[in-house]
Amino acid sequence: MEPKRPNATAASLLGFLHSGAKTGWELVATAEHVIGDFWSLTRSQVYRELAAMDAAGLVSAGKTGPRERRPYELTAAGRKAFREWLATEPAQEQIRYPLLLTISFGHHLPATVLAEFVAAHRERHVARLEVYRTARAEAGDDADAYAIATLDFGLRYEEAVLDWFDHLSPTIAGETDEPAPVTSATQREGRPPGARRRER
Amino acid sequence: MEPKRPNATAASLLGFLHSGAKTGWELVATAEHVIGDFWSLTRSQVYRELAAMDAAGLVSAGKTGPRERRPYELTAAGRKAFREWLATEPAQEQIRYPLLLTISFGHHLPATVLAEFVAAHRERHVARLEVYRTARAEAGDDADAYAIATLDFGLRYEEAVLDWFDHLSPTIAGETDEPAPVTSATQREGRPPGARRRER
DNA sequence: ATTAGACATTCCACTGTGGACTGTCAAGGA
DNA sequence: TCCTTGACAGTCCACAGTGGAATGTCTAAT
Repeated sequence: MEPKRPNATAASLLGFLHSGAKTGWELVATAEHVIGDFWSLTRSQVYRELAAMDAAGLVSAGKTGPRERRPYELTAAGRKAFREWLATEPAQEQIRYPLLLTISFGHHLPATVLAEFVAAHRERHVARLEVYRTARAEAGDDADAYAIATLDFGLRYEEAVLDWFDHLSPTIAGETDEPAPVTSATQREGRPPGARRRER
Repeated sequence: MEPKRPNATAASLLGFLHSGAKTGWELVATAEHVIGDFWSLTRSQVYRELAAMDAAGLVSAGKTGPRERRPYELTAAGRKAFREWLATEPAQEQIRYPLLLTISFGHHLPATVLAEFVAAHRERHVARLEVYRTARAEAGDDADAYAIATLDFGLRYEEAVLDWFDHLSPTIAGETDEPAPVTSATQREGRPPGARRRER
């Protein structure tokens, strides 16, 4: 039961527990806020890892409070495991971009539909860039250098993506005269809408 | 057994099967080559999805040839399922970047170790950018607009990441006088770490 | 004839995702 | 006061994705 190195997600939880005991719920909130922009994790996962780390002695569960609330605190072994994980070479990043998949197969799709997808995604990136810009402005330059660095990554990424959108060929982005329909009528489930009868 | 919409990975396989029957092995190779830069998939997954789609009637397995080689071909139902999938709004992209996790917890780590990690990752991105640039140059402008678009995404992404690396605070990137402590395996490629001023 | 290496599939353990379900407590309105 | 709403808190499950081990086959070169 001793060894078993934590995975990156579990290790992050150990990291957050350095500032005191936390419940699974709190850890989810913290993680979403602090590393959520580049490291996704879910409730299910957090509770699963906490249970596993409890069994492995890396954390220890306190007694359950109101609403089944159960705080976990770091053990000495947990602290050690965290340091060891942190000192191992981080893996390559992973990107999975469904829109690029759709574009890849774009010749099977009516140009207008593809253009709508592209426009919708572009809008989301516009919004996200805005969020990053204000966050960055609020952070100033005197904030934690580590936090600034990760924020800057998000900023540059969104700028690059937006730049990419703005240089897409008209074949994909659609003809540029029209502002592109933002409220997309494209369904999410079921068959293509009967209304749209264009061929490619 | 009829419905069951394919997931994005399965649907991609259907997409590749439009150009004729292929084995799992060939599909892995094709996928890695064509969409591998923004959509990861593994052997295990491909064989699993093929078996499931065979059971669902979206593909049909041919007879096994030499070396257990088993080709699958698209059925009419598979072609239909592919079109339906393609016409659904693609989901948001997902990014998981372990290096940013390490940076987030950077205050728990000796600065020199962090700087090494950063330098190693930077080198990998330098190499990848180079790969994209030559691929892009070879593709020219007369190639398939859809392929160009996905390639351009990779290109802009790598440029942005590299730019980010080159603007990291010295707290994280290490002191810049010395070309950064490169631990073996990180050299190769056009510019050795000494040339890190501004360029590009 | 042997062997190295590419080809080809299967199986497994673990990790990650997202939704459904259950229940608890606090605050505000009827 | 009671009742509803919504935030809080955790469990469970099916499916998707990752990576490695194991197994075997065929070709080409020694």
